[in-house]
Amino acid sequence: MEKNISIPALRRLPSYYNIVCLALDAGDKYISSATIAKQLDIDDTQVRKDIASIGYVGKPKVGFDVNDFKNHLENYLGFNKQRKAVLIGAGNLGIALARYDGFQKYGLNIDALFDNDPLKIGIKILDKEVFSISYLPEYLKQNDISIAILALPGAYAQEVADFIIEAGIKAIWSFAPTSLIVPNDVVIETQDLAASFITFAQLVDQKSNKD
Amino acid sequence: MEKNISIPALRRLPSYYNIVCLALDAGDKYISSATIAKQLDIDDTQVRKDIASIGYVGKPKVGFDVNDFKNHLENYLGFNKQRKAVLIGAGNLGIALARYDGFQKYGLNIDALFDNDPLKIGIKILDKEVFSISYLPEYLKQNDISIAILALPGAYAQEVADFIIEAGIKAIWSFAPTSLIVPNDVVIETQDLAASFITFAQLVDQKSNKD
DNA sequence: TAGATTGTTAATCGATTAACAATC
DNA sequence: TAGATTGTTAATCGATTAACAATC
Repeated sequence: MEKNISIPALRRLPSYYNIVCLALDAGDKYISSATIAKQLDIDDTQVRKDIASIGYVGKPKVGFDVNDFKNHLENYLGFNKQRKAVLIGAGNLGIALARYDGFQKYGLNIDALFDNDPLKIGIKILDKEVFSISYLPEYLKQNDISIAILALPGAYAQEVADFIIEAGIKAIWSFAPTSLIVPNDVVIETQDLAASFITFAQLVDQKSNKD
Repeated sequence: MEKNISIPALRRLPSYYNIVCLALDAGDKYISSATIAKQLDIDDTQVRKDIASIGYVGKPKVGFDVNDFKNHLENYLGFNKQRKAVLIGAGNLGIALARYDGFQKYGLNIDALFDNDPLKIGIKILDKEVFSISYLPEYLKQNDISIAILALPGAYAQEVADFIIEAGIKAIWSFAPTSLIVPNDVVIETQDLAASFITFAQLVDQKSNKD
């Protein structure tokens, strides 16, 4: 078992990937750690350490081979690994996520939506049908789903999380504006847009206080 | 000038707020640092330190006064401070964000949308009109807008960011899946959903490798 | 070759956690 | 009062940054 990369380093990898894709489009053959670091306003040593930590090596004097490094990142981050997901909550945000085609290239496939609003059950978002939440356990048994995406009001989120974990879900990507409590063997990543805004607003205020 | 709270601590404050709101709804009068820490799976010393860093004090033996602490957080985080914003990009995500009513209680008001698609210009999302991007500089002159929200494809994001900064915007909350380069006096917070998914997927894989 | 850039060890920095006295 | 919880100092831990030898 290889040792895991640190969380802060892992969160930087997608940025490296974005930059490397742009460099490739621009026709660059090599890119240096200093170039990457400058774009992200971080230290170049950190970039080299992160790259080393995922087992990629560059060429002294030249830099990192753009095409090679891009492939290495894709492989390390598992973009070719297909992951099936269900999306729970067919509200504004849920529908926007279901329609967004930018996730597919990272291996995420949203197969179906679930909601408890009778008006929504049966409609289709692109080619994805909206089912009743009560059908979810059955659906999970018949399909090889590894991820549940939660796009629900905070008030229902914990209840629904408990329900889908009971049904066998081990990975939850939650957009509900609340902290969820889950068993130890369930991975949860919370993407709380309201919390993100609050932090952002605070950074804005701090900045203007400094002047 | 008071010293700024650390970024990690600041990012935890919204979670504290969520928990305190739930405690208030549940009718609790006091809440201990240990109770908060347990829900977030963090250390209780850290909770006390964070609370101390925003200048709130509890009562030894009892804990933190739920109602008081909630008010203190609201005040510290500036929820009563109204912030006007424009949203650029009236695609799926942009429209979902414009329709979402959960931001208002934190002081965020999205006043108008901007897009360059002639088919979208003129339509209304709730009561918010979609204008042409070319009208943005004029609009900013006539309205007291402090924030721009970017919900655009990565390919246009830098170009649009440059344009709105030129027009006077000093704070950008970006949902574009790319790292943007901005001048030092502009605050930018990137909410890259694709990057978030990549990180999440990686955490899922690490977990399953550990078993 | 000389110079630029990587790879890596050591030093620093800051956040987290442990310990414990103060307090109601 | 005794016990529980805060507030705070000290210790630990891990991430970031500095320094520099190795390399093409």
